[in-house]
Amino acid sequence: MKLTSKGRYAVMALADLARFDNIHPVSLRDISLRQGISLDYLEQIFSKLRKKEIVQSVRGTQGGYVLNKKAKEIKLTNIFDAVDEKVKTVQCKKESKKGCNGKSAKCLTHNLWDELENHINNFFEEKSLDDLVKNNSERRI
Amino acid sequence: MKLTSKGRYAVMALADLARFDNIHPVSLRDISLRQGISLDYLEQIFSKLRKKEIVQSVRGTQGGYVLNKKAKEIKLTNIFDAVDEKVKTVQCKKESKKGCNGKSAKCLTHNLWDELENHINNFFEEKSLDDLVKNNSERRI
DNA sequence: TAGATACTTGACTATTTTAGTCAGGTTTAT
DNA sequence: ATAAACCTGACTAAAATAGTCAAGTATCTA
Ligand code: FES
Ligand code: FES
Repeated sequence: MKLTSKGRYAVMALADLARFDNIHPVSLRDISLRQGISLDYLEQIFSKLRKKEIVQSVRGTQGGYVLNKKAKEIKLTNIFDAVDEKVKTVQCKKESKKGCNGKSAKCLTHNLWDELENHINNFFEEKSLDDLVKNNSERRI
Repeated sequence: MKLTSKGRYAVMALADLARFDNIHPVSLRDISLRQGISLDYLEQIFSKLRKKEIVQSVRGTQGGYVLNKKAKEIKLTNIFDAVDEKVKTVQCKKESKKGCNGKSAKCLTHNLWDELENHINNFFEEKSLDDLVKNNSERRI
């Protein structure tokens, strides 16, 4: 089980952006250079973040993106949700009564995976962008 | 981030097997039929489980596999380790001093992903095959 | 108002990973 | 002898990921 680059990049980029919050908009070009992430890929990611109102865009020269909420209010859950990075531990459709591989009942391990999914999601619920910025306040990268 | 079928199947299959522990060896064919998992795929998986001494094989007619340890002593960690299902949240090499994308230092989010990885692995450390069997003791599938 | 910067959008593609399949074995109970 | 079941390695189709590419539009500054 691994975290995808899309999810990782979204959080990395927002952590970078958050450091300039209330100072000036941050261009994707700068994030791209500082974090070593493809500009085109960042554009895809920020398009989604904007649609979910996590960031706001400022067009034109000296433009860029700014946070649309306080860093404290942006949880990892919100970020992952925006970029469609979801935690998926089960094979079956959750709503359906059917189990893995079309079996008529949920499999022996279904509850376990449900627990796992909750366990992971709890982590994402607890962490905010603010935690990340604070945790790195001494750094300059 | 999602759990792969290989990891899910390994645990499903062992949960199935564990229910007959100390009664008789369980053939992969039976597991295949009961759990709806490809026989050939199960063979790959059990080959790894055997190499890591989680199961023992009994060849010939009426053969199959039996647990090589007590169900209580088989943690999810051991199972996942055996089938190479690893939790990977970072992009960088862990040992290296370098960060994501070849940057010279660890990125802003590196610590976060490390925490996440530990958080998930803790879950796997805590759960044993025995927990799973008990949790389903009333079922007959 | 020309030019540069930077956001916007949608389609396309290469690479990697996953989830198997397939074709041959070998061992052992009956 | 035969059938059940393990054993092994190579191969492959499909899906997901991680991008690239092309053609815009908006806004600031000189
Ligand atoms: S994971 Fe839901 S039935 Fe197997
Ligand atoms: S994840 Fe380790 S440096 Fe970015």
